[in-house]
Amino acid sequence: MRTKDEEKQEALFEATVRTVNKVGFASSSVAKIAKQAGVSPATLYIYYKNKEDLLISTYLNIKRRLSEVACRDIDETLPLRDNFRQVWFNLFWFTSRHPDYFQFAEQFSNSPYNDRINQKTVDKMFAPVADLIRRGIEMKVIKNMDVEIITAFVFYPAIILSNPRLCRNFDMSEHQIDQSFQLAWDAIKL
Amino acid sequence: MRTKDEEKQEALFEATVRTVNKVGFASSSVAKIAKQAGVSPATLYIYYKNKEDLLISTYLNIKRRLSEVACRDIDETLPLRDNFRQVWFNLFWFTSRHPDYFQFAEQFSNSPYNDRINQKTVDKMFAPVADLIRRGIEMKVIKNMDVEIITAFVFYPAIILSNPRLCRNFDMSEHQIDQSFQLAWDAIKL
Amino acid sequence: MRTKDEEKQEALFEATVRTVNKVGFASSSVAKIAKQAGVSPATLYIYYKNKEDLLISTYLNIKRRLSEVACRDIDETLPLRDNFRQVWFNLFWFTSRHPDYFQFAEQFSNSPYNDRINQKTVDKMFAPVADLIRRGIEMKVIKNMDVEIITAFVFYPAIILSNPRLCRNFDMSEHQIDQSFQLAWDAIKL
Amino acid sequence: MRTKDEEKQEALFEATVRTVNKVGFASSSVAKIAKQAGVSPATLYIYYKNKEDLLISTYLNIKRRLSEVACRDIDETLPLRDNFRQVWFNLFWFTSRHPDYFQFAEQFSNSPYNDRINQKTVDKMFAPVADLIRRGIEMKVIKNMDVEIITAFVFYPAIILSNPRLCRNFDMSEHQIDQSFQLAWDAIKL
DNA sequence: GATGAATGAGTGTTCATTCAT
DNA sequence: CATGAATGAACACTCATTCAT
Repeated sequence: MRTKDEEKQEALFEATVRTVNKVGFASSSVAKIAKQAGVSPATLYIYYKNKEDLLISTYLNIKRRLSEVACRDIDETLPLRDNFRQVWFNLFWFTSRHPDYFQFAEQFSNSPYNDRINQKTVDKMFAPVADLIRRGIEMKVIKNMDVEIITAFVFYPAIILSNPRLCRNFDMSEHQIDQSFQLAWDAIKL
Repeated sequence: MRTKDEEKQEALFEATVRTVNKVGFASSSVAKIAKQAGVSPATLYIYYKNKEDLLISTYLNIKRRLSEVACRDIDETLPLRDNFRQVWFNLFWFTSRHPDYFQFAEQFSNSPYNDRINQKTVDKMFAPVADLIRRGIEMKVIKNMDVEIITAFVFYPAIILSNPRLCRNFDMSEHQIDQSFQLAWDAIKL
Repeated sequence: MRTKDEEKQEALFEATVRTVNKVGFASSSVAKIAKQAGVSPATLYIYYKNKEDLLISTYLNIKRRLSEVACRDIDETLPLRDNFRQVWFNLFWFTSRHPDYFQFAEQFSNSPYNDRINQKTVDKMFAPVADLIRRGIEMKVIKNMDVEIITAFVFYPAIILSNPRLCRNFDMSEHQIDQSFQLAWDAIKL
Repeated sequence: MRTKDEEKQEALFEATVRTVNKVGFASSSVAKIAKQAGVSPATLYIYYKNKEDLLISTYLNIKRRLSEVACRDIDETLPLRDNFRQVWFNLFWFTSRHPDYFQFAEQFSNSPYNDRINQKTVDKMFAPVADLIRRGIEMKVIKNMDVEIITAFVFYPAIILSNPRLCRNFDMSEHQIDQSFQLAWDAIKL
């Protein structure tokens, strides 16, 4: 009954994200999540050690999906700017389409649960992006600054602009998105 | 009768921020906050209608303080870049010194409570900054883009860079901060 | 400042009855009653020792008013039946006009507070009615039964019929009321 | 999984009645009732949606038991008076033996919870008694008056006389009970 | 593997009462 | 005399988690 297992695991993942988005981190009880997933609260404890485990797993799962999408179609043979553009758009579209994922991650990373995360695990997921930045610096295409600073100016804005909670009543046109990337690039290019 | 204690109000404000930072938004109970403030939970209800009122008031209080600091020393007689620089540094230093304020605001704005605040009230606080941006666009000093986009590229990074939780193990030197503002400016300048 | 005192005392009496009727015995807090009376909770404790004292006093006050009305116009020179009729109508009209008083008394007398009442005090208030019954028995006009039994068959029904909560959707016409007294009289007359 | 315990449901019913009788409707907290039933307060919420549900269910349960006993041994082949006598004695004995049930019902029906019960449901329980009255009127054996009036003069006194709180220090002999029914019958008979 | 029953500890909130003014 | 501030205890209810089936 391997199939059933994975179905339930996925159902629990989706239920966790959905519940947190619906009622907030504070009001997301195990009972509500289990109900949303269509299983008993007791069943949840077969798949996860406890609530913390559930939340952390959900967070890492989202981060993994985000990183997979972000790094998609990086092509070292193309000009560096094109690669940055690719990652930037990947991020923008993913967070646009999954505001629930983003909102969950945001609530999680501003909670004390975040301290339980092995930061290196997350960093490894985004290694291709860090490599991209490092390469850009070496090739003197972008400014020589810390990876975290570059990230703050290039990729964070993409996430913020795609978050309807932070940028309400605000629907970006294709052209605006293009322009926005130009700002990001202007910030870091040499 | 005893008079309402200004000190207690302030103590409750500080206790709310501190508690949310210590145990997270989700685990911040009225009891914990009251204990942190050194008053009875019942006393809290003399100063605030309920928990929601406490959290919203605390959030708006932080936003107000942040906006007051941010807009400090804006001087229309100076070049526009200097004014941007001033605001940028104001924000950076304020969030550096009050990472707890920032973290509270971040958790709040990613919670469902955020839907209960009047966005216009907050926008009004930051009107001088919006004016600055509008003036820059009119004077063709910065790119003609939506205020929210400009903000995302200039001021959000300042906040992120000063947040030790997001940028851990990372202490910015004076020079790095200066350079960071340069990135912000490069992003938006024409 | 004697006038003010009595005004407040009366206000507290009315507020107690009104509050109990509005939100029920269980939810009638000192704070709500004080607010309804337009005074501070602390003020209430100047006039009454504590909540129990307030409730008991209110109950006895109602009973006193009820007994005063009930015994009004008893006239020993008239035939006994006329006197019974008088008392019966007095009760019916009083409880009709003050369903709030009745409901308060009913809630009170079915609560453990009732054990704190000195029954003799109440009995004394209704002594004229008891006398009436005793006289009727002596004169062999009504059946020779215990005062409490007579009361249960004559006066209790009057109270019940006038209680809109027990007899809902039920508005008695003058004629029905007259007929009802006839039933009461038929029950006890010899 | 464990199965829902019939015993616990009954224990909660009894505990509710007993607690209300001991400390009064107003002071009957969920915690006290649960303790009396020997379960955790949390367990109570498995069997009842909330406190209101518990109290309403308990009330309807009592009303159902009362109606079942009241209507026992009604026999249409017997003279009407015998049937009235049967119901009257049924009520008297039931409320004599279960003064706690009666007192609960009385407190409940004078509380705001009473507005939440469907009166028709209760009326249906006592339909046989209403039928009896209607038949008596048709057969011109008893006076032609509203069912509620008849009830007030016949059955309410039975309940009141059996209530030790209202008729204290008062133990009715068999003969007195018989006589009392005679009063009830005299009130309504043609 | 899967479940709903069960619970001690906790939730936000209100209580009756006292106290300083 | 009169008050609103202050509170420990209690309120109804939900929590994360375990257990028997």
